[in-house]
Amino acid sequence: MASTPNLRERTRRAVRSEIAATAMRLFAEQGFEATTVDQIAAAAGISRRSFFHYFGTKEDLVLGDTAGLGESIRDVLEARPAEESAWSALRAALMTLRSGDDPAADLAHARLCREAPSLRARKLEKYLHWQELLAPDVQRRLGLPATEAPDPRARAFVSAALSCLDVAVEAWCEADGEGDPVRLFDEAVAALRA
Amino acid sequence: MASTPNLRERTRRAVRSEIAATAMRLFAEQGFEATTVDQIAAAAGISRRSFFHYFGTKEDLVLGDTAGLGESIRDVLEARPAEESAWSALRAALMTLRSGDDPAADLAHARLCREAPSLRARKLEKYLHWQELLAPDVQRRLGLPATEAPDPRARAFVSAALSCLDVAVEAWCEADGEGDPVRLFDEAVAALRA
DNA sequence: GCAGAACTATGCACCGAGTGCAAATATGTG
DNA sequence: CACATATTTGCACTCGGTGCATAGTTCTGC
Repeated sequence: MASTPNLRERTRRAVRSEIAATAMRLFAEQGFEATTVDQIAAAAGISRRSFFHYFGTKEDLVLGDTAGLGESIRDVLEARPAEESAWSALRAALMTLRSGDDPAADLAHARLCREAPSLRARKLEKYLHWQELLAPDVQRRLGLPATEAPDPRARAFVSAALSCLDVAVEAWCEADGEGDPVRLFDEAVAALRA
Repeated sequence: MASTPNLRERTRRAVRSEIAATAMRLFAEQGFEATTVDQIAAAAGISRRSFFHYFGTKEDLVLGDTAGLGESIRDVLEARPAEESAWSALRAALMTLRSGDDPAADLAHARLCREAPSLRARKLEKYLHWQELLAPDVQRRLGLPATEAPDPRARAFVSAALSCLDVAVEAWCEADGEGDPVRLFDEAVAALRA
């Protein structure tokens, strides 16, 4: 009668997302740093130890599945037409990130990353990981020969694009969600290339 | 007989740099993460508590006076001719960072930042701080009107330049100090603007 | 030189994040 | 039902970092 192969996996995901929701509520109330893991665990009705079975770190509550997201961006990037320019293809791939379905949540998210240094740091590390994932395809599009380790120029290219993304999100966040983040991104890119 | 006004300050600086030297030795032997603050304090002949009077965090041992360095870069940037382009002026300002007097130490430094995630994170946060410091002048050079908070485009510009710097240093580090980091930086910038 | 202010060193107790281990419990499969 | 496999939980521990109080040292004005 198992509608999906894994019931275990389903409940696990459900619990995981409920913990995250509880945590986001607490973060909104008291801030990220002022909220302890013990509080979150208590509020979610699990033990402190179990919490760490669901999330490796407190930051993971906010920056969920970064690796998976990075890979899906990479997949979109690699699916773009081979002759498309690096900027254009990368721009299209990064649009994957626009969840769109809940801008209020996105804003809360961005605000958290701004206020808590440890979150900012983790986010930047996440970008670093994406950089490694996306660099090979960009390297090809830049007309650079394929190499074992990504060419520094490709890495710089991706890193700069992620900088533009980050700056756009931050400006959008400072403006309380007013304005178009995509336009901000494009303006930032244009400023670099002028 | 006080050759300089502050004997206190002098000894303080001496102790501070000796702690840092001791720590760098331990880091080289066992790695950053495997070395505890207690070990460093013991090796430096001070108490654990005193250590934290000299360095706020373990990472500060490696990433010394980031704020001061950022301000000196900003000063150089602002001293560049007003009509110089943003890229050129920023490039010149970032050359401040070439300590040059001890490339081996620089390499050890860069290696540490590569291996220890917490150090990488801190370094990126340092860049974030520099971004805020350098953005206003860049904003002017880009022909953008002055604003209260830095324009996102100026921030993206600085952030991209720092990305290039970082990528260049990393490539230089991966090549064991062979090659010219300045050339790598210029190539990275060229790749963005092509 | 001396008295008091200001700084420094240290110990101690504490917090919060994160981990390893082992026992108990729940859940899936034959 | 019985067995294997996850999951939950508690416990003890490490490590980075902070607040506080106390003892000692240096600097300053007289």
